[in-house]
Amino acid sequence: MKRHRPLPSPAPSSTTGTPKPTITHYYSSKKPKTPLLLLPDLKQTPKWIPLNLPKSELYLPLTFPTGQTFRWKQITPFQFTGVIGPHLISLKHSNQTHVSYCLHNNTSQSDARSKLLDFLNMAISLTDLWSDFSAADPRFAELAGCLSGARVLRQDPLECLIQFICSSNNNIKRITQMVDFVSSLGNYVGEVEGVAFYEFPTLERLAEVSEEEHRKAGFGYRAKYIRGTVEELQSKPGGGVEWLMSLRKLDLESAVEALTSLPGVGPKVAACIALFSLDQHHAVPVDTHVWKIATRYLIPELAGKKLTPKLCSHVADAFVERYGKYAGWAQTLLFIAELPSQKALLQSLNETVKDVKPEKIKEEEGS
DNA sequence: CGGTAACCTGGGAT
DNA sequence: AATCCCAGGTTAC
Repeated sequence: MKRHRPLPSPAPSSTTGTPKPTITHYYSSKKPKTPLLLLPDLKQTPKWIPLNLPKSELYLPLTFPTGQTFRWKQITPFQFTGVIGPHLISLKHSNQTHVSYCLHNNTSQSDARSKLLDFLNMAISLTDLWSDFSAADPRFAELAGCLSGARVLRQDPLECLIQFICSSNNNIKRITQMVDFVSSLGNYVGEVEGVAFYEFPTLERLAEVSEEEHRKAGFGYRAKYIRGTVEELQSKPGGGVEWLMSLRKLDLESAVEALTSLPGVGPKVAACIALFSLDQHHAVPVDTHVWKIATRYLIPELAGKKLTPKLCSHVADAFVERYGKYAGWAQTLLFIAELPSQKALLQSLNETVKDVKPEKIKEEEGS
């Protein structure tokens, strides 16, 4: 049996002060506490403002830590903090139900609120969508009952692009490190519970970072992708940011074609950017998880095959055929249900009900 | 055009 | 201990 995890004391970091341990899920209060006696009420007690949303419209733990963004930090199980434009914002569930937000820095309240609602894609009713998906697919209905409130965000295209270039053939932990590095190039906007937050850097700022610096920061071969993409964007006549934003007005195929012209952006990454930032609601990012889902339920005849770029579009088509023009939103839930963390939960939920109806459990044997 | 081998890096399995 | 394999893929032969 393996040795237990070392005690919570900091690892014997060798020489110079290595960066602090990688961020995991929670930021427990190991940080130097502010001296209690010295803080009167003057310290900004955050003002929580209700959003009046049921958790069926927005459930934070199924929206933020699920791979759409690596910029938001989980402060407690039910509070997430991140930056939208210049605004440092926290979101939390009170009573584990309704959602409230607070603004930590001294920016315009009204602008923060409107940008937040936009970021949360609140113009779209998740419950309406899911009722359609459930009608089209009883299996979706079953999952939806357990995992409600998994919403697709509407992120800034540049932020989204850079994040997903980092994500390719990579794991969550390192993606987060890399995104943290890029973020730290932007303007500092404040800290919450010991975690520093930054605006996302501008294209100009990104252009100041060499491939070599990114390599040293641990980007591996993605360093040249970042560099190349930033340069490519800067060469766009009307400006790179404007060019990216203009993709929101194109159809999905054209948007994907434009995106994949950038180095480090293939079909999967392009679909992520399209869905998570460009209003392409039927974009379906096909990765290994989605491939498994698809070959199990949607196109079983392809089970066992290896996932090739060609098959990616086939899978995406199958999703659209089944779920319609918001197929990307359906995919999001199905994807989340595949995550190990959620699977464990679903499993335990299932077992309490299992005894009642054995049904047929044969099907997959395989190999 | 479709199929394959490198590609940075770190952790876990063999 | 040395390798292999894999992780929300893309690129170049």
